[in-house]
Amino acid sequence: MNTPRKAPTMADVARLAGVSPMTVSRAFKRDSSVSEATRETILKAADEIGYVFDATASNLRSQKTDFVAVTIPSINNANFADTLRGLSEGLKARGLQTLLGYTDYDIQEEERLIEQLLRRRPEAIVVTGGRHTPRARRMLQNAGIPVVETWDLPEAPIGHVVGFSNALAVRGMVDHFVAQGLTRIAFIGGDADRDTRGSDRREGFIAAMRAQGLDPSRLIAAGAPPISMREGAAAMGRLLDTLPDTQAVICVSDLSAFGALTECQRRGIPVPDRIWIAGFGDYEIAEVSVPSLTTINPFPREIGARTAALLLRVMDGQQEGPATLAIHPQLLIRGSSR
Amino acid sequence: MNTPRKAPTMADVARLAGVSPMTVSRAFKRDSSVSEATRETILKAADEIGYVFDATASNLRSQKTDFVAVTIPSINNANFADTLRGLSEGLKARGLQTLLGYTDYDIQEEERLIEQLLRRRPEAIVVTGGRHTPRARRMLQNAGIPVVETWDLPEAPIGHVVGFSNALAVRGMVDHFVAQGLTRIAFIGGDADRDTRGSDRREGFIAAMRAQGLDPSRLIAAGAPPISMREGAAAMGRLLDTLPDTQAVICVSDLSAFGALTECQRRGIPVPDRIWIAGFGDYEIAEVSVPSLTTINPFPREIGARTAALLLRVMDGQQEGPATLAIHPQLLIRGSSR
DNA sequence: CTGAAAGCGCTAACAA
DNA sequence: TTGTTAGCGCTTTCAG
Repeated sequence: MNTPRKAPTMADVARLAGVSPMTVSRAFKRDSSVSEATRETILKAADEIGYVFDATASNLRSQKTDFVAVTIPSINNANFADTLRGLSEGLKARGLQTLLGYTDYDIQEEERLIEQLLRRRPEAIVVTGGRHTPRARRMLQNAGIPVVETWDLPEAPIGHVVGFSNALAVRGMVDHFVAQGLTRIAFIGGDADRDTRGSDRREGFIAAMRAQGLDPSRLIAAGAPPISMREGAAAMGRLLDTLPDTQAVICVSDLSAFGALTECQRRGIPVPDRIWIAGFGDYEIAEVSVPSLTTINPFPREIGARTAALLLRVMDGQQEGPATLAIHPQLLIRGSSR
Repeated sequence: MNTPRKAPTMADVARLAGVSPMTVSRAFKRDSSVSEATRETILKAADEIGYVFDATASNLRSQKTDFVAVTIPSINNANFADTLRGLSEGLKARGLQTLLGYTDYDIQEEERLIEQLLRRRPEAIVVTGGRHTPRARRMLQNAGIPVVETWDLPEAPIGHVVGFSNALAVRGMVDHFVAQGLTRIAFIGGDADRDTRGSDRREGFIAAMRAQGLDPSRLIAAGAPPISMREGAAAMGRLLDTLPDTQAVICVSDLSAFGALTECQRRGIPVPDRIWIAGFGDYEIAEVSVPSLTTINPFPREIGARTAALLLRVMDGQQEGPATLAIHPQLLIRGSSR
């Protein structure tokens, strides 16, 4: 398992192939001008001595790392995972590798992470959300590389933006429920300051209810993010105990919405006959559960894909100035609300 | 957003602080011997000119990257995400950063990925599963760094192992069902060659049924991995159509098991009264769903945590020779099977 | 505790 | 198409 002797370098390959190190270097690039015969000899020689290209040296000399740094709140979340897939898929086509870190929904942790990531000299950085510590903002601004904020529409963007308004998305759901004649609507989640997107969604709920002239005070805290199915169930229990006349509940995510649904099932409360439930995110479970869950699809995969495409344009110099790409979340009315 | 002038280097910091670059270098290490006063001056100077430590140069000169490469089949899977969390948490304590890649459950893609990752000169590599292409095996063997295979107990390990036998875990479930008096037991999933763990689980099912003298032919294909809830539901539909007298079904994962459960709910087939359902993985949904799902907990988080601990021992030279750490999956009997 | 010299392995820049 | 020279920004090594 361990190779005792030193790893071979390009110089070793060059010697064996009877060429200069520079030619070996060229042979390992895609588009370089090396004769097919020479390239083959070189690659065979490299294979023979078990040469592995050393990116650390290449990075330093060329001042290019082919890294794109990415911070997401959690790896264990299908929405962010989808964004990451869309992003890394799009970047892979250009030989760019995502350098991932997760913040645990904590902007202090995000600050530490950004500092660590920037040391690796990424060629761009993609962060989730539009709220950061002052020092994190400063580091991003001074990094000298493209910055993209996602999953939000910040008022004062640092650079590029690919996202949507969490508040407005929830307003769409409230307005739909009100149009259906409901008035006693509750919201589960988004109580913790840490949960920036969750808080935005709750604020959006409150603003929308106020705009409709309705009571926005049916708010159930569900703890710090990530809010689990279990916490959704517990929150639903509290809602049913304290405000039993509630007609509909909007949950901060599909996971908590599903938990809420199961709590109703355990208590024998029919959904949607007695109460409507809505989630957020269009996770797979929202489509599969019985009943299926009304939700909002923020197109996580597209956020990633469009971010990748934007970055490629920026790196090609085809993008003048900072771009803000607005994603339009889609309301999906399903079995849990009709 | 873009810094036009070149990024400052240690030399710039040194000049401003009135010391040599070497002293700046020492000031940026934790344990280095620099007087507190000097260190403070240096860090202030660095902050002033917006200096960011350049890991690419450090990596090359010191021949250390503080990277640990990790391959997982998919980021969008709670089990692997948990392993990754346990792993990266454990490594972070020592300043090691995980360099992540995902294989899409494809060992060809894994081969490409391993090659890319090794170019970054990680100090160890952790792969999921024990089946690899011959070239991937060779690259891992010759990499000269610790290698850990996880989520499996390979017959011929490359280096270290932290995992369990997928086949034996499923056998435990089969034996439990048989002990409860069931004989007509089916298996959903694991048909595609690509799905190494899924195939192992199916083979384990077949072997266990044979050992019990029972018919192991109730096998429902569910497509290539990852097998979704939707595919689990479709497979359950086929099972109910073709083998309606089946008494219990073991699914390759909790996600497909939940899909199967919903299909029963849509058809009005009571679970567990008419048919038992079991999954694999102890995902959150298995505990929350109604009824809750009988499953097997393979302790994904522990796999990651123990892998991290093992790697730290190896790097400290406290581990002689390759280790195999066996994880013992736990049978969880829940509402879907009683 | 601090500094000077050298070089990690590759590639930009220039030359042939 | 191929080669030569120099140097990316840090840290090892050795010296004080």
